[in-house]
Amino acid sequence: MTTHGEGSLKKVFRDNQLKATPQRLDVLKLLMTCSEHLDAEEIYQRLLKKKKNVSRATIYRTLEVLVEHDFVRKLDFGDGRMRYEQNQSPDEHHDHMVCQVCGKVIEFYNPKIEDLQELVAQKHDFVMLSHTMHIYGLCSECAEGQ
Amino acid sequence: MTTHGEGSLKKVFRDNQLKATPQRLDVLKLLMTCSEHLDAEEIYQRLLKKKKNVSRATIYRTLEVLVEHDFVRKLDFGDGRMRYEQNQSPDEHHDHMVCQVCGKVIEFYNPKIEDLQELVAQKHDFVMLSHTMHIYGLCSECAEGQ
DNA sequence: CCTCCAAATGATAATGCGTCTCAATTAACT
DNA sequence: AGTTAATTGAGACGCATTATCATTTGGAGG
Repeated sequence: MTTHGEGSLKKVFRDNQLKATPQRLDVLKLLMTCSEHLDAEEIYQRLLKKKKNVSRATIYRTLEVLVEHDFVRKLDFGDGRMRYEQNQSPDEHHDHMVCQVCGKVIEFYNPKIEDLQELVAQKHDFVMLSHTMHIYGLCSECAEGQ
Repeated sequence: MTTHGEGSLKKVFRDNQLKATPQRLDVLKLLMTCSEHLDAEEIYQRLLKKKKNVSRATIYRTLEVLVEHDFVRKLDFGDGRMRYEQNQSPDEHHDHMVCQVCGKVIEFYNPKIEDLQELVAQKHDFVMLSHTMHIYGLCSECAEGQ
């Protein structure tokens, strides 16, 4: 998933019995070449700018499909809309720190926390399928301005 | 906050320059005597059963006020509506495990995770104001049935 | 107790994200 | 190329939450 032309993007869909439509390719390509955490509306707007007219309904449907097949991760930062990021492989799982002033998102990875989460789940006989950790507060810049 | 009659509940509001209305007292009392994670509609329905007619709008407004003043914690389990629980003191902070089959919520507390979160924040010069950790998966009962 | 008024309430309209519907289109297999 | 089930677009719809605004009320000051 590090380097892909048009061909390998199509493969993503075809390997999952999904038609490789131009709309789906547009959404996937955008997410694959973007490090931000976009919401559906932002995806719609960015595609519009590139003269790629994909309806909002199709964007939502495509995102659903990509999330189902683990190409994309759906994130909820508690501000009333979902955000999406490309999904790394499981061993690259990371969590998020969200600045409540400027909205900046910092990604971090802490193996010890990951291990502890697994341990806690086991202790309760809980089968962990996914987990999220969000730290809310002020980023260094916004804290300084204060 | 362990033992309170009508009087001390009123104090909660008055200490914060808020009128101690019967509607607010009804909502607060319900949350204080409930260990579940209720959403706004459930709060509305439970009060109705007790012949306490509080409008949905007032419930939302009261919850907002209680969250602002740290009497109540607002939780987002990703199912499209917010849930509310009484807020313990910070040293009793706990996290949640949510069963995606039956919806059961298991609370847990892990001091090591708490410490690591604080460390991670410091490493990024981030001022942590709050944090949430959710583990999603199957509870022991639902995993067994599968 | 009585008056007063900012604060709070209730009813309902409005918002906003996301999903559903359905007729028209199209990817991709034969 | 022909066929067909999958996909799309446009807009209606659903649902949780917020906003509006006329009416009511808590509680401070007399």
